[in-house]
Amino acid sequence: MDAFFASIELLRYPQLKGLPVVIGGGRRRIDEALREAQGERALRFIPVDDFPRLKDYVGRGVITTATYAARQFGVGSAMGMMKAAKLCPDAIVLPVDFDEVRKYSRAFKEAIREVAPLVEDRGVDEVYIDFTDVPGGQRDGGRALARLLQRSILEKTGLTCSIGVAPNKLIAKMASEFNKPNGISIVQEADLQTMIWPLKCRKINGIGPKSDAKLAALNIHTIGEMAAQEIGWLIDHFGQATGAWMHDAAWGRDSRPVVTQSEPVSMSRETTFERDLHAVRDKAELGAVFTRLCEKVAEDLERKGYVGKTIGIKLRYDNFQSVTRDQTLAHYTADAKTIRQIAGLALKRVPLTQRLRLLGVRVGTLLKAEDAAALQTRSVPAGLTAEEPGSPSMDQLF
DNA sequence: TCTGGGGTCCTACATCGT
DNA sequence: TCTGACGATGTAGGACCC
Repeated sequence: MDAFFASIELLRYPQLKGLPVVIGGGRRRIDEALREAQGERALRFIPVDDFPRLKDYVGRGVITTATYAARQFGVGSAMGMMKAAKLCPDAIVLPVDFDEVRKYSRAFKEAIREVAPLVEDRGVDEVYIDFTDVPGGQRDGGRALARLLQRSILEKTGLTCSIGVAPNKLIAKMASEFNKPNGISIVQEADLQTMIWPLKCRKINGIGPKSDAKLAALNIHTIGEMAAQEIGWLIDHFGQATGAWMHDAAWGRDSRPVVTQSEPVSMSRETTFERDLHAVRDKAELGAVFTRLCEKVAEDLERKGYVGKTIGIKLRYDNFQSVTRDQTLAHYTADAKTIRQIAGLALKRVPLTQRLRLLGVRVGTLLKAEDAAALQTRSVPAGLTAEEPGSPSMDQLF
C-alpha cells in the first residue's frame, strides 16, 4: 500500500502571521477578555495590539496548539497556560472556536475525497489516504498527487497542508513532520536508515512520554537504537504486544490498512471546575453539574443516533489522581434520567472526602439506536426503572 | 503555577460458567 | 463432588492521540 498522511495548518488570521500565538485555555475566559476589549468585532479585524497576551491570562487551561513562532520559545500543545506565560509572556492568546474548526475540517476532508476517496479520519486536522489505486498517484513518487491535494485544499479552505508520502501509515505520519508548514516529504523503504533511524523514539506515533522515558532509562534514545535491539529483549521489557510492535515500528513495518469507516465505542462529557469542589460543601453545585453532564451525553447519543449500556463516571481529585467506575446495564439506553441514576450509583462507590477538580460521565458499549431497537426486549430489569422504597433519591446522591 | 476535553486501545484482574 | 483449565465478560487504570 502507498499512504499519504496529510494534516492542515489551522491558524487563519492574516494579521498574526509570523507572530507567537497560542490557541487554547478555557474558552469562556478568553472569549470574555476579547469581548471586553472588542465588543462583537470579528477576530480577523482586530488590530494585533488589541489581542490578549499570555501574561494577562488568569486561570486554568492548556494550550491546544501554537504557531511556529511561539514554539521557538518552548511553548507547545498540552502545556499549562501558566507555564507557557513564563516562557513567552507576550504571545497572543486565541480562543478555540470549535464550530469554525469543524467547518474547515469538513471542507478539508471533502477536498481530499474528491481526489482520493480512501480516506481515514484521524481527528479534525489529520487524515491518512490510501492512494494506491488513484490514477496518476505514482507519478514522481507521489509528489504530483500530493501537490494536487495541496492546491485543492488551499482553493477550498484557504488553508495550507503538510503531506507525508510513504509505503505505510506509520512512516507517512513521520514523513509529514519533516517539512512543515505546507510541505511534502517522501520517504521510501530504502530511506529507513538515513531518514528514520536518527529520529528520537518519541517521533513514533504510539510512543508517548512514559514509553520514551522507559526507553531512555534503558539507554535507547533513537529509533535506530530501538531497531538494533532483539525483539525478545523488547518483549521482556515492554510485554508481548508492545515489544513486538516496537520492533516492527523501528524497522518501518506497518500493515494497518487505511480504515475508511468506523463506529464510535463511547461518548462522554467531562468538565474541570474553575475551583476544586467539595462533595459535601459544594453539593448543590456538583449535583447540578453532574446532572448537566448526563443530559449532554444523552443529547449527544440522541443526536448521533446511538444507545449504550455501560455507564461510567470519572473524577479527578485535587491531587490530579483520577478514578473511574463503570456499571453495565442489561439493556441499552440513551435516556438522561437513566444515565443520571446509574452514574449516581457509580459515584457512590468512590470516596468523596477529597476535593474534586474534574467530573465526567461516559456511556460505552454503543450500538446504533435502530439496531438496538431490533434487539431490545420489552422487559426492563427490576430496580432500574423505579426506585426501591427507601433508596436515596437522585438529589441525595452527594 | 501545574497539567482541557473527547476519544481509542491495551493490560491486569476478578468473576462466572462450562 | 471436587478441582483445575479456559474463555467470556465486566471493571479499573493507564498510555496515548488530536
